[in-house]
Amino acid sequence: MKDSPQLHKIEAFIRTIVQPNEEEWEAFTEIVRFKELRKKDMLLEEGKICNFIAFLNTGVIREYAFQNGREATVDFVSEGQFASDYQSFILRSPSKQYLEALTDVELLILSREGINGLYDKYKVWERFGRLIIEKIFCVNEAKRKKLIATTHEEQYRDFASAYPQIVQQVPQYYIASYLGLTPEHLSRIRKKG
Amino acid sequence: MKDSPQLHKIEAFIRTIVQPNEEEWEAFTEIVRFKELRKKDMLLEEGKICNFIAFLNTGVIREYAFQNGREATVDFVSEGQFASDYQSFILRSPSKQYLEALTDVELLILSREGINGLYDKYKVWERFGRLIIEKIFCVNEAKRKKLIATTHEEQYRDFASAYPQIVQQVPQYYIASYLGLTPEHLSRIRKKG
DNA sequence: CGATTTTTTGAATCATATCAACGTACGTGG
DNA sequence: CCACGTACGTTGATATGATTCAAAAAATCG
Repeated sequence: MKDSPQLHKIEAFIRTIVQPNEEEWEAFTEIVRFKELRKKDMLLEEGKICNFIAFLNTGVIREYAFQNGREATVDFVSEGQFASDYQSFILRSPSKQYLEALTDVELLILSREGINGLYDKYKVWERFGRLIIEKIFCVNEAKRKKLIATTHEEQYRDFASAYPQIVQQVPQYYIASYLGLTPEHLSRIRKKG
Repeated sequence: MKDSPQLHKIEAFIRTIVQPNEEEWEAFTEIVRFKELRKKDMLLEEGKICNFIAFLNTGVIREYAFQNGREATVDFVSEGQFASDYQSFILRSPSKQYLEALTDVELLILSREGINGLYDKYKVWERFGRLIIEKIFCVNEAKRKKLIATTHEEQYRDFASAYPQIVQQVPQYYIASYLGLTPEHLSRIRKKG
């Protein structure tokens, strides 16, 4: 899908991290597949092995899992971010979670074989692979430390200021579920501040 | 420090992930520095940039940070694991946390320049860099999801069964701080089960 | 507009934190 | 080797804050 306008966002993003030459870029475009989801469509379900990493052009995806029969939202992915179950993808193990479209979504699918092919053939893509996972890891680590070190109230305020689009686009009870509190309590927190 | 017995553990670990040839392995041994810490020594302090990744041969290290004047333990690192502030290391930004030896510790220091030199020169080390951060990321992601989806009690039991050596070696109030509850409450949880 | 979903409110209940006191283990100096 | 002091863990009583359940109000969708 070389030259497709659907690649604009991801190309701009990639070029902030590495500088592939023309051949290398073309090789990348060949492994990409465009896909659309309607609100409530599932991108991944529990038990399946996640064989892709998806880049969101538009929309919001929710990651959630069941623990003792209870559903917990573990992440939101929005425009310009990657959606995957990395644990399942990296370890080739059955996923323990779901990826669900909360809005209509446009995304790019990078398959595992495609990605591994690039890693083997091109030093620049292997490096990109390392740098991007390092970045994602940093974001994740920051999130984890906040969970440990701050109160629910602080977490909500941080989340709302870091991801205002998500707060607008998704029902509050999903955000409550993500923060580990009841919708009622979140409502009360919001009223205060 | 080629052929030093202090490299045995890390060599065994690395060879489960990639298979460097002799030249590649020697290049690695040249960037490693051995270091010892006494109990209560600091490996990293807030405000400094973390320019290393350390591999623990023995002992336990605690990562902690201050949030609104309160100290929170954000992680423990024990034998056979890597200790660093990856956020500071990767982004070259001042660290917001401390790394403290909870016991006497023996470790190997990999400097940023050493590591980057290996990445540039050897495809096998660039790949190792990607694979190891992928692994660490998976562990981290699993921890983060547990924080969101499970109760403190479950978290304690999971932690205690995953890291029994740590539970034995460190004071309980650090574990309470890591789990986000009071030492008194942890004591009561332990009595129950 | 009517139907459904989402958010808010209130009251009762439950869980955890806090504070204070006590018990125990450990190591150090006498 | 003992005694004392310090650090750590436990226990109990009370206070705080979050959850739960039920219901009403508000927002959204067809």
